[in-house]
Amino acid sequence: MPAFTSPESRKLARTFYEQPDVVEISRQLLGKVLCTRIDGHLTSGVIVETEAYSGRDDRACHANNGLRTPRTEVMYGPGGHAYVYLCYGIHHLFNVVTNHTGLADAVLIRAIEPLDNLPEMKLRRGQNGSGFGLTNGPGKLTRALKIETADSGTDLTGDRIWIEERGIVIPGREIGESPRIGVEYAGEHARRLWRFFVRDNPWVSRLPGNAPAGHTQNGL
DNA sequence: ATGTCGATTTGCT
DNA sequence: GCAAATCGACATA
Repeated sequence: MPAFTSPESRKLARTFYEQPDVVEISRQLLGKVLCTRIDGHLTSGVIVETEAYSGRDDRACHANNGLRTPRTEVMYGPGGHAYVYLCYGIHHLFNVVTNHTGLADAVLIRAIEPLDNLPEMKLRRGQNGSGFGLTNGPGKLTRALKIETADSGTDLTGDRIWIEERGIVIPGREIGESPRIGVEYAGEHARRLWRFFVRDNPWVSRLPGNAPAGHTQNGL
């Protein structure tokens, strides 16, 4: 029987998310497909950029050293759930909760390459959603997929937000590493190479060298 | 109660 | 290149 024939068989299972090494999961998520079915629209994209955050010994993580708030509570639950939080009061950032209950790890999805239902994603992004700007950033992709803070806690083995294996393989040599973006306040922890991206993929949010993906990028 | 800051994006000078 | 937008969390009172 061929693999990946039905949506259910392609969907990542709880065991994937319960793996103990959040950095390794961040690498493995490259090439997987993030999907939502919201308001009757299926939209999706290939994950091309991720960042690892650990609840222990990581000052960049919202749940560092056991910090519990209403916002971070979901990270202490079982892996395979969404952690969505509001950044700068405006942007909804989507994370995948990993590890077992009590261990608050998460992977931030920073960029996707659009796959299913480009028209609907463009509609949701409006005038600013042209070219690679459609989904080349953590706040942009959530808007294209219509993921919001109200979705925090959503079970990723359900049928609203999930991640699929569609057989896309990213060879190790094509995976780039860098420090995480925008966490300079975390001191030495900010220097860890916990950001992973597909090399030479134009949908990645920032080019090597930390230059913001910008106005010169045209696509589609 | 008030002030500061952020895992960002957008628009304007 | 710079600043505004705007809310949750934290520090201070």
